[in-house]
Parts: sequence; C-alpha cells; structure tokens
Amino acid sequence: MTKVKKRSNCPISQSLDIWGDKWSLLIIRDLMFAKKCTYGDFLKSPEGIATNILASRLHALEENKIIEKLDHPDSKAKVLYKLTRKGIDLLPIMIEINLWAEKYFSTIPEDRKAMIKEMKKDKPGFIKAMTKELEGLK
Amino acid sequence: MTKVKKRSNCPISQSLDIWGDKWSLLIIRDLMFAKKCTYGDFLKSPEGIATNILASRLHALEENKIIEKLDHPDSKAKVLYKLTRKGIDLLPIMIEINLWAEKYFSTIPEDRKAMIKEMKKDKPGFIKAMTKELEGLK
DNA sequence: ATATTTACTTGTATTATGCAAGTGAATATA
DNA sequence: TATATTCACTTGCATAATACAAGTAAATAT
Repeated sequence: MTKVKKRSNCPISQSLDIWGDKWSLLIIRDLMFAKKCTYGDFLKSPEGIATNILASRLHALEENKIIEKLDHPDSKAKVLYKLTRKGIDLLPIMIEINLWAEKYFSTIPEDRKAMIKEMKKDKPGFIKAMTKELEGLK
Repeated sequence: MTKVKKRSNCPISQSLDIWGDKWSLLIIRDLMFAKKCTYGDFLKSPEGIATNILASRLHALEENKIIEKLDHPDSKAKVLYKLTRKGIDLLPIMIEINLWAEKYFSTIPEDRKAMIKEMKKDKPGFIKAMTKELEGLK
C-alpha cells in the first residue's frame, strides 16, 4: 500500500485514513480480544487475510503508531506485535462496534457474546480492566 | 460494487463487511452531523467522493438498511436520504471515533471541536438528543 | 546436516477505485 | 412553448488495491 494522503481535517475522515479498510480493525481485534500477537496468529484468523495484505497493514499500523514490534521472548525468529497506547485507546470504538453488531446481527459466536455481556454490564469497568491487561503485555 | 460475502461471524468482521471502507462512514457522518441528505450534498463534501463510488455506497447502505430513500418534499427530481434506526444506532461508534481522533490528531475543525466538547460533557444526553433529532427528520 | 517454522516478499490475475464524460427525468428560465 | 439547467445517477476506461500462489532468508528443531 502506498502512502495514504489526508483527505480532510474531519476526525472521522482522518481516522478512516488510518484504519478505514476491511482488515485493519480485524488485526486490532486479534490483538485486543483474542490476545494474538504474531504474524502467524493473524494469518490463522477465520477471515483469511492474504499474507501480503497482512504485511502491508501491519506496516501501516506501525507507521501510524497503532501497534509496535517487539522481540518475542520465545524465539528470535518470532516477532511480537503489541498495541500502543494509541491502539489500546481504540477499545471504546471496538466496544461500540460489538454492541451495535450484537443488536443487529443474529449470528455471533458464543464466546464473544459473553464478552459483550461484560461490556454492557459495566462499560467503564470493562475498559479499565482490558486496558490494564493490554498495557501489561510486555 | 458486487455483493460482499460474510467473512466470519465475528461482530467486528460482520460490521466491516457493511461499512468497512474509506467512504461509507463519511456518508453516515454527513447524514448524522452535517444534516446533509441529498446525493449532491454528499458529492460536495471536502473529501471528494467520486460519483460512481457514491452511488455504489448509497446502494449498499440502503441494501443493508442503514439508510433509506424518501421523496424529497421540495422536488420530484431530488431524493431525500435518511438514516434508519439501524443507521442512527451507529452514533455511539461515531462518537467514539470523534473522541479518539480528538485525542490523537491536532488538526480538527473548530465546529467539530465544539460538538466533541458536547459529546464529552454529557455522552448519554448527546446521544439521546441527537437520536431524537435524526428520528424527527421526516 | 537437514527439515521445519517464521515472517515476510514477489509476481500475476482479479477486483475496486478514481476520473471524465454522458444520460434522462424534473424543474427553472426566456 | 422552447431551451437551459439541475439532479441523480450510469458508463467507459485508466489506475490502484486486493487475492492468490509461490518463493526466500533467517532462526530453530530434529
């Protein structure tokens, strides 16, 4: 993917310039809710992202400081991807997408349904706990 | 645009299947915050959507019951686009995108900044008022 | 020493987007 | 009444993004 130019100063537009495509938020979902953190993990997700697209998205997200690359503790062959603070702060958006989807789609996986229940029960509490958890991953 | 197939049952993925592109949420922004409601209005937005893309997105959003077409009161030549309840319910997502963007982008238009201030001051109140306003447009 | 894993890159076909021009119905203007 | 203009699109074509298949190099396991 070539460099995306800023289309306008609108906050929605500027946000979409970074993660407004069919794949970026799925990578963020993996990092956020599924605790996936390697290239291979992302590839295995059910939507089936193509490997070159994954590479280009990871690159773009890193450039935009949404994620960062770290050494994987298990092996030098592995890379550990992690959400930055800026990436973790996408959590409220991700929560609202989940809540909207839960209202309008009938087919939602059971484990995610359980998580959505938690989100609804205590949204600020969920955000705080999840944020702490994601910050903790080092 | 040809029919988008469902990639998985994940609520994030299913949501992105509908509006996960660079343009759909900008149309929704126009309907939601700028009170634009005609094809020509959308075309005039600063991001400069191409006319064929606009047509295809409007068609897709209508098919997915996010928006609906109504007769324009002023003229038979005009079409009035309106958010459905499902579309209005995207408001919490749109709010969180605004808040995230306000935190991480330095260039935000003044009028939008004022609106974001309102969102932060009383989020449920903002949602309620805006929802009522959008429902009222008939 | 060899095979496998891991994180990619490269090449090519397909699909989507961007741009310019055109169309037909409705409305405004002369 | 005839003509120009507005409005909501459609069409054709160049360019860009995505999907799919295969390949690569470093690190690790056997």
